[in-house]
Amino acid sequence: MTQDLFKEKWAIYEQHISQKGLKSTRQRDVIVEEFFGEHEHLTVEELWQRVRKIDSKIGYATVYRTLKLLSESGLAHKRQFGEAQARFEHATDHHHDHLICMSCHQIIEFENDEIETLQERVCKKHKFQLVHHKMELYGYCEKCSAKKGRGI
Amino acid sequence: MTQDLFKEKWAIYEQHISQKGLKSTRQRDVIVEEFFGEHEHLTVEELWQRVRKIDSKIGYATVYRTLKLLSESGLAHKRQFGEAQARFEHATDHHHDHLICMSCHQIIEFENDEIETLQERVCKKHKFQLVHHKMELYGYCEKCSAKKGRGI
DNA sequence: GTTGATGCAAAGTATTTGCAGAGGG
DNA sequence: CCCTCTGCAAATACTTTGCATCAAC
Repeated sequence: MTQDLFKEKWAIYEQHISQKGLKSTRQRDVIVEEFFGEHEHLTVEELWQRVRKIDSKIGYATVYRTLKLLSESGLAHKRQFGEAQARFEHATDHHHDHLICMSCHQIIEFENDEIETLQERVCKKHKFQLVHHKMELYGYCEKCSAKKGRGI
Repeated sequence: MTQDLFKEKWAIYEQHISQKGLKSTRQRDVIVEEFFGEHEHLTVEELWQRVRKIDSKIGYATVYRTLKLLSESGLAHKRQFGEAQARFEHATDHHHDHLICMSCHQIIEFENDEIETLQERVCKKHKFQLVHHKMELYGYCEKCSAKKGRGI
């Protein structure tokens, strides 16, 4: 993520904090910075492992609470990709869907307007009022396909 | 479901049972019959409530174990529709996706080949080997839309 | 100094499992 | 009879919450 985008997100986060009369704390700053700094889809566990390296005293519950806060301020989205644990992704201004590698758990984001149009058509046909949707394609990414092909 | 389809599914279930050297029991028969008999997407809790009315001694764990059995024999599919509890649907010979009413939890199944084709194209573009996918459209069904419109 | 935040441990959910006794084949 | 199944309760996995203490503002 660019420095500008980082600052913009940080500003939204601080605005949300002050708007709600909440406090900025050392722990929150570490967690939010680490979350923004990575362009990945982290689980709570993974994020906790990372922040612990910066401040080993940060508790599991604080990571949960901070991610909830980020979700509420619209900066993070909770996702369930068929695993037991939820993953959190950075909010983006554009809607996107996901390719999920069943081997290395890499997540690739993609957009496809044609599919979106067809989805709307399906809803119309069923007189269904669409609010949001979820499309997840599960399989093997290029790297993992190759590994499997070589019998690894 | 038609009587023929019911018998066909029952036959697959019995075949799976005997193939694996498993036993047919009173409890399993009640659970499987109740599951096949409803064309819904039930949670374990909901199915348990139904079978309890037939045999109040049937335990929660047995329902879980029987649904696992049905999943293994390919007669049921476990689904997570954004709720905490999983729902189980009848296996069908055709792939389909879902419209999920956020108000009444009704689930409408639909098929759309055009979308499937586009999905494959997305995967090709990312050199991704597709295994399966999940597309869920969340919103309000015709009935619930109308209710909301009238302010109910 | 208030009031919200933290860390811990305990509680909460959904699901799975160990085990002793029951019951199919 | 043997071996699987059942019901119960305990265990598990992830997440949330209560509470005493701590730290922002």
